[in-house]
Amino acid sequence: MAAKRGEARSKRPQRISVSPRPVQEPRGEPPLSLERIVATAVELLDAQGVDGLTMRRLADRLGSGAMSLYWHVDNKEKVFDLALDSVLEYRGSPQVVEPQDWRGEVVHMLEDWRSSMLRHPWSASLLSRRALGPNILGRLELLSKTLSRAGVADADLNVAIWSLWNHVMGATITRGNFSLSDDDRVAAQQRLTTLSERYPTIERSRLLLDNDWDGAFRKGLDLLLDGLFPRQ
Amino acid sequence: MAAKRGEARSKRPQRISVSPRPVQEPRGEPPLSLERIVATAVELLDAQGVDGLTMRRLADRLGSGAMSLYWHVDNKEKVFDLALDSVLEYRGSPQVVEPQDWRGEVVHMLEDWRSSMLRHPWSASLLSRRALGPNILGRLELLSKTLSRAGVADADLNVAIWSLWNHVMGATITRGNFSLSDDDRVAAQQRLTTLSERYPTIERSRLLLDNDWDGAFRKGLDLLLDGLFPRQ
DNA sequence: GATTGACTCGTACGATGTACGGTTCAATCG
DNA sequence: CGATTGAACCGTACATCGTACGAGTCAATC
Repeated sequence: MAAKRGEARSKRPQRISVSPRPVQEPRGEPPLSLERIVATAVELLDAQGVDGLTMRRLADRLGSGAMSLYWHVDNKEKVFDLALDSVLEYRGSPQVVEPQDWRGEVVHMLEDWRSSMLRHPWSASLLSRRALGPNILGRLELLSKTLSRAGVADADLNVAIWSLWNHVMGATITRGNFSLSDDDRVAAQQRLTTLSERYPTIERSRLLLDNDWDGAFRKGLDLLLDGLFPRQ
Repeated sequence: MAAKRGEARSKRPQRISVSPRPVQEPRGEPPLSLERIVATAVELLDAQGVDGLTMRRLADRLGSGAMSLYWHVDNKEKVFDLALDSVLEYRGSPQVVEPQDWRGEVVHMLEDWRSSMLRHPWSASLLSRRALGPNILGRLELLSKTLSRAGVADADLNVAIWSLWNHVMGATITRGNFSLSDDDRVAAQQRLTTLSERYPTIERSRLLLDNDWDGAFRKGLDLLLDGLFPRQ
């Protein structure tokens, strides 16, 4: 397991940026940079979704030619990786939390993780296909460390982490996948009534119409954490 | 929430298949049919992955022209939907299980679900992006019914189902995403050692190298089920 | 014999990722 | 100072993709 693909270095050596005068800019566009490319890619993904991100469109937004991007980035997949990881940065929990409150720390980080992904609906399904970037690894490291300090035995640590990971990923992917637009909502409604004879139980429980995603996430999370620490 | 996209009818009206003589076949290929198209799409996906499925390649394998597919199928997305759902069929648990063994039933279905997806590594990440087909809905219905009969209150039912769903989806996506080829494994190894200073805890627990996916899945599942039924 | 409709396919179009070979300009060096 | 270098950028070109369109081919029917 672990991340895919090697670490083929991009052609761009190091970001030095000493020259105050950019090379060429017909209208006051700032020069290209990895940071600008990634930030704009996130904008584009937010606006148009995964299929909406094309190298040409990205370049247009940046006021540059399509091929200029390839100076800064190896290929389109790298753009995805960078955009994804940039969205998953974690600044840590506020200092309000006491150092002993491991449970608050875990819950805070996981809910922040989830809400970060929900703010960028393309991110969850991307994360399931791409390599693990530094920010995700950082979150896993923090999670690991916190649980370990809280007393989870090393033998149980991986199971605990993966179960929590699964919960976050599954919940976010599902949530992001369903109920995107109002049109979908209408279509779902009439489709459900059409199928109500074939799936009576999930119709009755209104499984697909239940809107309390946040509550379900939190309850499931508590369920897992309770299971990890029977006495608390 | 619920499935996306309307139900635009394909041009093909009903499968009648009375003519014993096919229209045209230079070499003994059987005639096109939705079933053959879907089965071949699954083969192609298994062999080449999601990006490996193109309409032209699919047609080649079927010994037909690319555009002939569009008589049977609206567009490529439908091919994905059909291939995905065909892989998720559930024939039910063997009758060995006693009717009262709800827990065995649930575990059996979920493990079958997971192993079906692992047999077709493209399926998990696809399921997270596509609509819910009849076979997935059937599984959810079965799950819902079983849990309800086992005594889960209606108020807790959706949380229970989504938590189990998250577990299956998260675990399968993660598993399918990591450690695909031996090359990746090697790359992961050296990458991990490179990063061992930055992520000491997950390095120590060998989180990304732990290979006991089946055990982790089963343990996490037990954890959830125990949480659902404190006394058992 | 004419008509219909199920089914197939070749051609064509617009879009995509990106290889390749320029061009431009700032910094460096003789 | 002029020549050289290398970072940054971009236009063109190509292979490949999904699929619109219209024309073909048969079997069954009228």
